[in-house]
Amino acid sequence: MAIAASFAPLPRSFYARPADVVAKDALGKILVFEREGVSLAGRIVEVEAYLGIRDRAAHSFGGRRTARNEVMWGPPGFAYVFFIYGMHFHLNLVTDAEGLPCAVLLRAVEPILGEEVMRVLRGTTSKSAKAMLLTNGPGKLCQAFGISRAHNGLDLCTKPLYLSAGDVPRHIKSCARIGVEYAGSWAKRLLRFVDSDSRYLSVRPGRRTGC
DNA sequence: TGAATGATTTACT
DNA sequence: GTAAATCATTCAA
Repeated sequence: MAIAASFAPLPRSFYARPADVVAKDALGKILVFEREGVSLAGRIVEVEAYLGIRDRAAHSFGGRRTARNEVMWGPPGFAYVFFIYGMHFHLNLVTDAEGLPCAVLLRAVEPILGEEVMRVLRGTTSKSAKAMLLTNGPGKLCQAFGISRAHNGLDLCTKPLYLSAGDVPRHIKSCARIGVEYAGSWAKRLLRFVDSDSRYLSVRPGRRTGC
């Protein structure tokens, strides 16, 4: 198994590109979170891109700048964490240039390090005891890593939370984003990217996603 | 000051 | 396959 010391944060230049480019490039990268001496890591296998003020599905649509999405307007390479549905957190990577509120939503990872810790943080029930179910969803991923609103605005180019280089997936598929049917034509844009070889995806290939 | 809603997950019929 | 849980944020008044 890989050791934590071999992980190193990606440079800010990785994030300083359009969200759809960063999203596709983020597949196969390693999400690392070092908390209280324990390292958690997972390989990114599913992401979605949100393209700023033109994107009806994005929080920053129409140029709305609020206390919640303030981080999206800042420089790239920072974490945008928000709370939704009264019970879930979502983790995003702020991308592109400062002033352009674009982001990449992390939807699923494959556990690499600290699976036991993730299991505890998730409070596994008998039905979610399988490793596969630990991090295959945006809300689950945050719970498994112990990420909450306290981590909103963290610099992803330094510890404790960052992305590290990883292998490139052999097969990348793009399809429609999840849960944004209200966004009109934007809901049909292929801004969701998955490693189609992974079994850790949040939504299985089917009619709803067009995969 | 109050009401509506959402980048979801889970359990149950 | 359908519905409930649950609350910060946002918008209207």
